[in-house]
Amino acid sequence: MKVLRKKKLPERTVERLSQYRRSLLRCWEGGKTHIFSHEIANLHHITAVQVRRDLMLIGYSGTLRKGYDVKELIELIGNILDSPQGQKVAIIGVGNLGKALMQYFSGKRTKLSIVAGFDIHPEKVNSEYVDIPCYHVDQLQDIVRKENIEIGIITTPAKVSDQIAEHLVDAGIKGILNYTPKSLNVPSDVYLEEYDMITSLEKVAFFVKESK
Amino acid sequence: MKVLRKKKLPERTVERLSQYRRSLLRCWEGGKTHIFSHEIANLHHITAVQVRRDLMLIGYSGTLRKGYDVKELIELIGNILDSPQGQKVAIIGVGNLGKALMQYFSGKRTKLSIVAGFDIHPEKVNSEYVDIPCYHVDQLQDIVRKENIEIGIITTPAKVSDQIAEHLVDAGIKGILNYTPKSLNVPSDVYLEEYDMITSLEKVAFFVKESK
DNA sequence: AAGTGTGAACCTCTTCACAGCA
DNA sequence: TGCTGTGAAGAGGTTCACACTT
Repeated sequence: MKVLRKKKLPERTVERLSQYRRSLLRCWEGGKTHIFSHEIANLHHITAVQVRRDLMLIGYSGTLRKGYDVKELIELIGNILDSPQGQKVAIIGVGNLGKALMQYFSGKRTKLSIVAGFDIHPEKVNSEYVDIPCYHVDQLQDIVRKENIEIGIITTPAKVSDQIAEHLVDAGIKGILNYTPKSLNVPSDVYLEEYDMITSLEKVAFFVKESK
Repeated sequence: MKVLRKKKLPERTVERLSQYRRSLLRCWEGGKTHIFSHEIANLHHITAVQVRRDLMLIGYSGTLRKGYDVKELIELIGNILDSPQGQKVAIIGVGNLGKALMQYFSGKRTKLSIVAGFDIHPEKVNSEYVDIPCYHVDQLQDIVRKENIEIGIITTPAKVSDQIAEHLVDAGIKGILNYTPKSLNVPSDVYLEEYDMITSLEKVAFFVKESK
């Protein structure tokens, strides 16, 4: 059970590890100590080979008899995904989507914590939501720098996303998760992940239409 | 400018077409009538080749001199993505995330309309949000059938997502967009798209950590 | 018999390289 | 010259097929 990070992990494997961990935690809480690759596969509707391949990439071996040790695996995935000293996250835009994210996260991970929200609406500024303080966007750079926030989630209206991203980058942000439908332009040393809900829905609609 | 659908479009191309359309609409509103592949590319931070490849797949040709005709292209993408008679969508779970989706969509597409929300909380049932009525989940199957709703978006807590999906499938839903972190099991004739916000954030965190 | 681990084939998507055109 | 259209190569990710273990 060593972490042998010779080569960087495929993006997809990282995504699945995050998901494996959560279902493994549920299993562990349910009293399960060992699990087979096909059981993990069933929980995620993928193939057992895929699971084994992912575990191979992180250098974990199961026992033939009982499969994989749930606890060990949870810990190993933690060693890989988590930053030991923790990482701080800010959400810019405390509307419905921003709140949804705050809620999903409240009290979950310890290594990854949402420490601040930012908005411009007076009734939100200086309030709290699920114990996360909300500041005015004017304070964005200050607080990102002071608190050493590494990751910014943008859930503002699209019009201002460019501006926000610029401020984040200037303040030294390391990664951005953009939920705005407008694609952002950031320096290549800032990791950027974008997701567009409208596109997802249009995609489902298209394939539904096609299958008829 | 014919739609020659000989082979099915790649998933990624469909996603990008949805995005191209929206930026093209913005261009059109800004008075732009023609556009080059590299201009579209810049708007989405992809390569011009990628754009041309996508347009090639939908059988659209630009003119050498002026590039692509914005209006024609918007219409062609509409012919491909939209169902002429429209498609109805329901959102199950009118919490923060459900509301965010309702808001994003309100008054946008005409061919794709969110016609109902469902929840169990008494204060939400029989209310409205951005003009979309909210019903009790007990009425889910009835309304999906009566209104001929094709697509369901699940934004409930994970515990009940399986149950909801089952109801949707029984009521004849054609596509599901699942925002619950737990992967769903649906018959293969129901198109399923899943997105997990926590995974996205953990992925950003991982690659931020790795890049250090 | 029923698991794991993995080379090789395969599939999907992106990029290269270049021909062709105004 | 600066664009479009596209065959071919490349990169990334998944699945097949099978050797190995208990």
